[in-house]
Amino acid sequence: MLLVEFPYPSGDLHIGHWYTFAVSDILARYLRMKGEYEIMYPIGFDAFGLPAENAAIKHGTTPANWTETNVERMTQQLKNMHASFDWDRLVNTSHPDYYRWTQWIFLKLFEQKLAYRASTIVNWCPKDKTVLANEQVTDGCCERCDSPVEQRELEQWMFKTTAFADALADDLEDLDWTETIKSAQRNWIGRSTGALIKWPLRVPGIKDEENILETFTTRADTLFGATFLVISPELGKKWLSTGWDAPNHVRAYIEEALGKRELDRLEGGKEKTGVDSGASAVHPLTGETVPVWVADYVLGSYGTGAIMAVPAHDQRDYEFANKFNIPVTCVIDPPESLVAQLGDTLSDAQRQTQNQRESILAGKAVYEGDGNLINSEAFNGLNAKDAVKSITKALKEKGMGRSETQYKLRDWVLSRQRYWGCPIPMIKCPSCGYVPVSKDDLPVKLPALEDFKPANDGRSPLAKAGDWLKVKCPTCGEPAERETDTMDTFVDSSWYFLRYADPKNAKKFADPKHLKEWMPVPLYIGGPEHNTMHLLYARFITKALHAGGHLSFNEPFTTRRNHSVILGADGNRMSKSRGNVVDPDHEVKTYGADTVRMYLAFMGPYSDQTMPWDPNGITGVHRFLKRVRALYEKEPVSEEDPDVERALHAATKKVSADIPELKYNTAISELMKTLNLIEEHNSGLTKKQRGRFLAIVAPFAPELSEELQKGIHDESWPEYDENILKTSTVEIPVQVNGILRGHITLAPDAGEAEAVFAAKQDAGVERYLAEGEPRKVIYKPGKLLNLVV
RNA sequence: GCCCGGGUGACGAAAUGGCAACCGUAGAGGACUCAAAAUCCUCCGCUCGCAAGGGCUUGUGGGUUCGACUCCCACCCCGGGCACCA
Repeated sequence: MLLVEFPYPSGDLHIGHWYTFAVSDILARYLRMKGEYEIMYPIGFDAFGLPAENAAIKHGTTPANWTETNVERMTQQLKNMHASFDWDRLVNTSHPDYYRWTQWIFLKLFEQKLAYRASTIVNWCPKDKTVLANEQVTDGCCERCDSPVEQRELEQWMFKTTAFADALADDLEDLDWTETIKSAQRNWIGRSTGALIKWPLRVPGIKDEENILETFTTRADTLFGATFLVISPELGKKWLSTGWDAPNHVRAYIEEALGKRELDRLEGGKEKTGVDSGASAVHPLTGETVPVWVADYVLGSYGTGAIMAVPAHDQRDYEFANKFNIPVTCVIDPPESLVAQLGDTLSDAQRQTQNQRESILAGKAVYEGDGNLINSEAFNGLNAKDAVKSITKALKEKGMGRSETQYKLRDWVLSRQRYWGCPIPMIKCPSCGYVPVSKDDLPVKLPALEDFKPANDGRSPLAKAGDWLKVKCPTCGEPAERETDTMDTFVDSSWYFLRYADPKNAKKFADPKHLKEWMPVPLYIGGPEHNTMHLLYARFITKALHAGGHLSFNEPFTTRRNHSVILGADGNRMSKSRGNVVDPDHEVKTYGADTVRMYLAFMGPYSDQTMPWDPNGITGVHRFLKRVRALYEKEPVSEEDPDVERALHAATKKVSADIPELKYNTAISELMKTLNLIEEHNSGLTKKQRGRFLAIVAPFAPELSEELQKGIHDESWPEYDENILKTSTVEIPVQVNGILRGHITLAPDAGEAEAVFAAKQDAGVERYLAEGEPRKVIYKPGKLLNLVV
């Protein structure tokens, strides 16, 4: 199976669609001609989603109509680009046949306690009037509309992605994905190992007994340098709700900090703010009293929402301590390598290093590196790495701490307060709470609505669907209401590839027999924008279904390649506002579909690049295809030219090797080189040679090749013969001391003596050998000769 | 700040330890044409030279090697991801 990311039916194909679908079609056609195994090249539409609603409002139609029209239009466009998709496997996420299984998966995850409802602080987009997942927020703004998001405390449906945090990180190891994607996912999961440390608290208004504050740290070795603690405003609010009698200015600070949007909190960035809370804590090992501060540089959503601050060994704590005159205690002695080792011959740089070390020891500079412990009682002299273990162990023995792992990954908030999505199959009963819809009652169909606009009250438009809304509770039979939120469209797209294996099955999302046949996906091609969204979600859903016993594999995509990104001619990302968008229809009208596809493939490597569109460059490919036609229209000859024959075998070999590696650019270069050679020889091609040449051109230019030779795509891929590639003599470079001085021509398997003799005959080389015999001879038969004198 | 990727002609690029710049674009000159387009031929990394030929060149500096765009170390720059994540 060759999988490419299915499109959102936005209406028009842009050049990016061409790049994804037409260029990967080269591989599909090659594999089919090769015929080693059956190949599936499926397509579908990611047809639910918010843009359809906005467009429908604008065009005075319904999201369903708008989407269906676009699906038809895009289907025609995809067919026009000669992409050889398996249309009978077409999948559309907005069809009930499909989304009943999206709902079924939701219910399975609910059974597994991987789908749950909870109240948390979520991202709210004020423009789109819906919550967003963490992955859909970039730099504090909505991924889709770029409005700054707000933080709201709301009850939402969530998927427990964190249940697989370790698996999602660890299983990356065995995947054939590029390092860029793996690294992006690792960063996103953000696993760090450290220690949880307990601090007995004294908080005015709250009883001391059992009042313990926990902090997470990766630097337990610096525990003796913890001169204060900091809690997040979020934790401060929680304390207030449990009776903390805090001074008014502290309450005010907490209020203000919590009122800020994430974006503004980030902008405040550099300059630290905070207040002394008036509370204090007891150091778990020294028994000393340390003050507790409240500051918004500590996040409520990570770790325990509180930290131990070690200003001597953490930049942020140092800035804070410096601003508020909190003592700084150095507990890591910077190692000797930081200090001059030459005694009285100190250079300026070394003197500076010496001073730097003195500053660190005096608590006048931050040092985040390695070293041995000082000012740490029994742990003095230990190396920092060992001290992490020793101190964690000591804490554990005292019952004051333990090892702990933390993640940046948050659970996936999947409910959306929008209309055009898959309904969440749950029922809210006043007495039974949330009850799942029976699987026999799936699908819960999305009702047609007159007014599907998002509401301002944070409720989904489905709350207005009167009859649809009212149901009986499946448990007690009393009147109840359906869940009115719909699912994030990323839920729809996180399992669509499974459906391709068995797209029409009405009894299962896919039969295990077919899943076994096609899954996991051996090659998945798509865009880099999905590194931490779709790819992470699809992995989660696969792992969840695997854990539930519904799949035999736990990773969906064995190999993943991100296709390159085509930039506008000005080198910027294409956008309507920049006016640098390339219109594929216009290019097709001028040059034809084959030229557009082949030029895209020729521009550069297919993976992990950004390349500007060169409006002139396309003529090169256009000329090539015209010459192919001219060649084919010439009368075939009866006699094979041996040089041409060799070139055809060489090209077949090169193209066969390059296509599976997605190196279309070098494959096309080889085809051009071959045609140049054929024309130079002017000896013509035999009928058979012509067919073989056209066959290796066919995946790149399906329209032309079919026109020149009907049924060419059903032909089998030409073989090549290594024996024909061999030549009786080769020209190899001769180097003297590694510098190119001439060339010699000899048999590919000629011996060293013969090669040296030939080199001496060559006048260009001879004069460098005036001194006599070379001191050393490096000879790689058929490759090069290097004489060292 | 941390992590990942990258830096080669005017441009897209090729070469992953063995002739740097294949293939294509742009450019220059020429043929055909009343002219343009299309097509064809020649030149085309920089530099010295009439030429033969020489010198230099893969971000910078060092190293390993007979030989480095390719491997190692340090630094600079560009793109991307994460980001007061403790």
